[in-house]
Amino acid sequence: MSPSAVEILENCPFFADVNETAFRRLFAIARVVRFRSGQTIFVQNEPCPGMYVVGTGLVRIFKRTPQGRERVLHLVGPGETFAEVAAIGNFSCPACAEAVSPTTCVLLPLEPLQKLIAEDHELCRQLLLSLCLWVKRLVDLVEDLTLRDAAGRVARLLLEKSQRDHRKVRLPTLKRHLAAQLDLTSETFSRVLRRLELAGAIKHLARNELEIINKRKLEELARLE
Amino acid sequence: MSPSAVEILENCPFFADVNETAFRRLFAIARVVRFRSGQTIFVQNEPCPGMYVVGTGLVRIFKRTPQGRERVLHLVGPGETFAEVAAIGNFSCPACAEAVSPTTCVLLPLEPLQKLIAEDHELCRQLLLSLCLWVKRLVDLVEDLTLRDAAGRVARLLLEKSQRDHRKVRLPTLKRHLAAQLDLTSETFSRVLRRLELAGAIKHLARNELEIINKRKLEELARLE
DNA sequence: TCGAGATTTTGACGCAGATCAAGTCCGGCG
DNA sequence: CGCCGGACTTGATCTGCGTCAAAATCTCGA
Repeated sequence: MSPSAVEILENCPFFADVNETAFRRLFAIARVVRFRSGQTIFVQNEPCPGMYVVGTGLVRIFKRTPQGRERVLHLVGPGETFAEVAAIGNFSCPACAEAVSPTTCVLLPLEPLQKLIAEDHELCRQLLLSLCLWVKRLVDLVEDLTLRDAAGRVARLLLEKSQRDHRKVRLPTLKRHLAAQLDLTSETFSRVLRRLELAGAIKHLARNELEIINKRKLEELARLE
Repeated sequence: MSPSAVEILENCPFFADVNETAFRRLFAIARVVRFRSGQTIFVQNEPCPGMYVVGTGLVRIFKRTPQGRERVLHLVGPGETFAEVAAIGNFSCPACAEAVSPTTCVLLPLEPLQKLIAEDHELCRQLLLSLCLWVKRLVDLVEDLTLRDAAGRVARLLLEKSQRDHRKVRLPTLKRHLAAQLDLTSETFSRVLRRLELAGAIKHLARNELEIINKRKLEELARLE
């Protein structure tokens, strides 16, 4: 049973603080859209249909080269948003989006959304704040990609994914895609995990699940050399 | 003779569209600050003093590791801004800033700026739009760093810097810093330039000036492999 | 104009991680 | 239940770029 537009919007921290009126107006323009696992949501350079809010499932945002190499910029889960930048700035999709699992989103179409932003100061402020977070995240990504080595990047990923429950980590998607997010090949990703296991830092539990044995050691590796 | 606060703010495309009142209020909180060549403006992790608008000169925004490696995120010239993200999002400086040449800026201090944003819808929208550009630029940077090789990155830099006048390119700062921006060492940067020259794509004119002979070839190299 | 210090260039060499090539594991479907 | 195809692992080899070292060149102040 997939959630309604209201539920999705309410679950988005991003709109948590907008006032009643603004929320109703948002709701009025919202459309629920669904995607099968693996389905393409949009591809880079095509006009952006609007801003998406994820209700359930997982979406992968990535760049693709003519030759087929891919770089994952972001994995977007429930309560998070994507394509805000293109929607607000009114440029075409800078990247591709694809559902990693069966996914339900709210789509806030371009024109009415821009109109809303032009009219509602509160909404505008919210968006401004969350864009700041986006920028911060991207700066961290650049830092990660250029200042850390492979082991450091993997360690950082594991620590980030484990923040919820203490020790167990569920890898949310294919290792191949996680590797692409870290600018690694899946071979290297695999080898690094193996090394971490031999070093006693982690332990494989199941297919996409592992346990952090020695958090200290991971933090050491992630500590910018 | 360095420019006044009004001149600096007027020259910033970013505030070009804000209305008279908002502009006056901005001006009211603006402080002119000056930096010597090489002077540190702020360092990462310290509280952010506010948002800066460059009037004259050039500022280098970069991350530094404990071990002293540096990654240049951005070079900020006249009419451009920096630290907007930290100022608006109210977090500490995510990176270091340093004047590359003698520089005059306007500083819009944190609290009054935030107050202004909370009160002025138009200003808020402007900031939102320019943050979108920031995000776009960062996404391009990530793409550049991970999808292109050294020659491709250098080619892209040259093409970008040459957009004004057709063929001649002036390198705005030390090659060392440009190299750091591309995640290269200065040695590699130098070698790539040499190769491009041997291949007849460019020609050295003077210290920090070169000419693009074969634009086609550069575009080929930058064409994402 | 000269000279010290910084920047850049050039060369030799090493290594992290990519690429290529077999496997191995697993999940789904006939 | 057994087969098939995609995901993952593992090993061998290759290579782009970093590191170290030294020479060449520039800049700027005395």
